[in-house]
Parts: sequence; structure tokens; C-alpha cells
Amino acid sequence: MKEQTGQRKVVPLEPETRTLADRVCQQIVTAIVKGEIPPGHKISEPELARTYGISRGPLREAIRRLEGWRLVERKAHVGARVVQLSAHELIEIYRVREALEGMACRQAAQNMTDEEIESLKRLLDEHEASVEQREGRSYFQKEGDLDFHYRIVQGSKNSKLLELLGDDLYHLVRMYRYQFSVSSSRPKRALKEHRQIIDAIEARDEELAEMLMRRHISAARRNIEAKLDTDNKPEGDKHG
Amino acid sequence: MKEQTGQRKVVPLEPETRTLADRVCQQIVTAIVKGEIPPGHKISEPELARTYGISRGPLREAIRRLEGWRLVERKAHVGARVVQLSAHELIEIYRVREALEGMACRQAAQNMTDEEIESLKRLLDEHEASVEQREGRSYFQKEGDLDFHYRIVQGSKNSKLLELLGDDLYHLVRMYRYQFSVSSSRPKRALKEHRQIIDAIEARDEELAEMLMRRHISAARRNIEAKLDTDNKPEGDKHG
DNA sequence: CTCACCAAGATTGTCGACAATGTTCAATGA
DNA sequence: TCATTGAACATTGTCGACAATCTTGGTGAG
Repeated sequence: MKEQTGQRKVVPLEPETRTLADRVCQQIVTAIVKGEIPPGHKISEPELARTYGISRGPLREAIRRLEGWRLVERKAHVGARVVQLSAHELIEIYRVREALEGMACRQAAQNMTDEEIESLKRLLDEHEASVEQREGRSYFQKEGDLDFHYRIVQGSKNSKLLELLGDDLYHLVRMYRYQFSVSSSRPKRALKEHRQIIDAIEARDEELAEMLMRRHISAARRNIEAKLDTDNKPEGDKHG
Repeated sequence: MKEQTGQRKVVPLEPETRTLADRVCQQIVTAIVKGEIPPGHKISEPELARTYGISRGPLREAIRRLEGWRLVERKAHVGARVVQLSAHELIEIYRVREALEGMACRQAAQNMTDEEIESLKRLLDEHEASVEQREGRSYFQKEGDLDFHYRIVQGSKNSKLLELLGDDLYHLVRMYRYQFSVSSSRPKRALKEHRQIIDAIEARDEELAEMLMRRHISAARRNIEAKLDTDNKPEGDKHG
């Protein structure tokens, strides 16, 4: 607003305005999501404090916020652990996503700007190129899929939806995608479904958009269920 | 598991096993929800530390968890404030509730035990008595309504749903119910809708149960929208 | 040999102090 | 008169130390 008050540079340069706890919180989230700190693993305060070169104060605050996000669970006088979702809970998350993102997609059909739609279509073009080239790096595919979903939720213009999905559920989904390579098994199929969805949004067909998104996530859920079944049943008991 | 190891009393009596930060966190939540700390109000660390008689350490951790729950917002080097929802955001929450609790109600029709259904029906009997007697204490009515919804969500047996609704959204809903006396305007109507819902659940009619719940919450949302309209429109601008 | 008990070590919880940043308000000059 | 500056104050951020609790390994009795 007021930039010409003096001839000095007014650009604050954003001099690392975030607090230590904020930064370390983000680092821990990344570490958890990437699987560097696996689910169920103990979060040792002295160890992490040494790792990040900070004292335990900000670290504990970061852990408390992660606790609020339900990425870690804490027991008094015992310590914090990364949450470990059962197969059942992972399925539950996908059911919640089905309801939430179905609604998000409906609202996105109402509220997304033409510009956002165009941008999202370009993103899908990139994904298609990536899939066709079969670069083998499933990383892009995994993150790309959530990028798509994230943008839909953004397009719904419902901030509460964005908080719930973006801050709570997507972290967990990401985390378990890194762990087992879930849901990247049918990239072409998924991409086709993404295109259908954005087409419905572009046509402002709320009904269809919601239905397609629900079906898309439902398919992903059944895909995981099948995978979990084949992972659990045939091997009997491992490492006798 | 092992209880008879010695002849001493093994009952731990739960000697205040919770941590200071845990207890003060709950106290702050209560204070916020009851409106003792109103929306948008500054959360002063020295002041609260004096109030609760603790040091700033545990207090800051409690605030960080509340930040994760999105009950407070924090700006670095400035402080934390209780979230202040715009009318638009409150409506957004009700839309999210519509999707989430609709699904919860469907799953409750699948998964609630007969015992839980009976218990919930008895709760509605209590509510009815309360409404008929018109005790005037709207407190029970307000809390009673959320009790009903909470039990439905519990009955869905979907733990993620319970976390999202019970820990995140219901706090906010409660908070704004205390603030303006929202949605207690049609207690008889609401009670009738509750009865319809539990009847559908008892009949294991998933489709109907979901539809009734969505309609119930949608009606509450429109009720709020109307209230907000009449609150904002007629007065023009208040206090010159 | 097994189990209970106990002591030492490690980890978590709490506190007070200091540093860094933001805010307020009075004094100054145009 | 009004905007700007800067200094004093208050608040937030970070740290190290101590207390409380849990865990672990060893010892001894049955």
C-alpha cells in the first residue's frame, strides 16, 4: 500500500519471519510424509533437538501442533509417536474423502474461475506427458495426483474444506503413499478420470462433477482394499 | 492384565495423569467455547499464565495444539487470537457438516448397535421432556442437539469422521452457538427431525437416514442464513 | 530358573531467565 | 497541525536447568 514513503528500500525481504517451531514443524511433517520417520516410530525429543540443532522448547511446540493435526499421538510421560493407521483407518479416510471431495467437486463446478480450469487442464497435460514418457519416477505421479485433488478443493472456494482436506487428510494420504506405493498402479486410468472430472467442471455440471469425483475416489479405495487383501492373505505368516 | 501380582492396591486412582499442558488446553477450549474468551480476542500468554497459575511453557504448548485444531490463529512475534469466523465461514462449516454427517448417518444406519439406538432414543425422550417443560434453559437444548449429532457420528464407527467432526468442527459450532443463540429457535421442529432420523437408522434405511440428516443440517444452515440476513439488513449501519 | 523388586539411567514435564521482536507514545521538526 | 523518529515498555521466542516419571538392567528370594 504505502511504498513510496521514503527513498529507502521498503522490501522486507521476508527475513525468515517464521519462528523456529514453525520451521521445524514443517521439517518434521516432511520427514513423516516422506517416511523418513515411519509410522509408529517414536519421536525422541533429545534426538530431534540434536538433529535440527534447536532446544527442546520449540521442538515440543512443533510436536504439539502436529498432535493437533493428528499426525502424531502423545502419551503423557511416555512420548510422542507418529500415527500408525490400520488398513481399516486408511479405508475410513478414503470414505471421508469421497464425501468431502465429492462436495468439493460440486462446489468447484460452481466456483472455479475459467482461468483456474485452464490452468488445471494444463497441469493434466503435464501429467499426461509424464505418464506417456513413463519416466518411471512415480514421485511425480503420486504428488501430481494430490496436486490435482488439492486444486479442485481450492476451486471449491470453501476454506473449511481446504483446511480439513489440505491440512489433515492429505498429509496422511501422502504418508501412506510413500510407505506402500498405493494407488499409483493405474496412472492412465486415473488420468482419464481426472480429465472427465475437469470436463464436467468446465461444463459447470455440478451433479456429474460430484458423481465422477466420488467414483474416482471410490475406485482408488477399492484398489487399496484389493491390494491390502492380496498383501495379507497369500503370505500366511511372514518370517516364521 | 496383571492385577493380582501383589496384595497391595493396584488401582492407580488416575492421579492426575494428565499433563499441565493437557489440562490447561482443555480449560482454554472450554473458555473459548463458552465465549469467556470471545472470537478474535487476543490470547495473552502472561495473562493466561497468571490466570491458570502455570508458567508459559505448558501454556504455549496448549496454544500450539489449539492452533492445530484451528481454534486459535497465531502470527509470529505478535501472538495468538481466537479464530473469528465470518458469516460465510460459518455457512461453509454447515455445508461441510451436511456432507460429513450425511455420510455418518448412512454408516450409523449400518453400524449402530441396537443398544446404542435404544440409548439414543432415550436421550431424545429426555430432550422432549426438557422441551415440553420449557425450562427456558437453552443450555441443555444447545448441548443436547450436539449430543445427538455426536452420538450419530460415534455410531458410524468411523474414527476419522469422529476426529474431524468431534474435535474440529463441533468446537467451532458450539462456540458460535454460545455467541449468538443460533439454531435453538425451533427446538420442537428439530426434535421431530431427530426422531425421524433415529427411526430411519433403526429401520436400517441408509438412504433415508442420510437424506434426513442432510435435510436436517441444511435446514439449520438456512435458519442461520436467514438469521444473519435479518441481523444485518434491517439495521442499516449501527452506531453512526 | 522364574519372578518380583530395586536402583541407575534416560526421557519427559515444568520453570525462570534472557534475547528478539512488536507496540506505544512522547518529543521533534517541517 | 501533522507526520516521523526513536526510545521505553510489553510481549513473544528460545534456551538451559531442575523435577517427575518411565524404562531398563541387575540382584536376590522362592
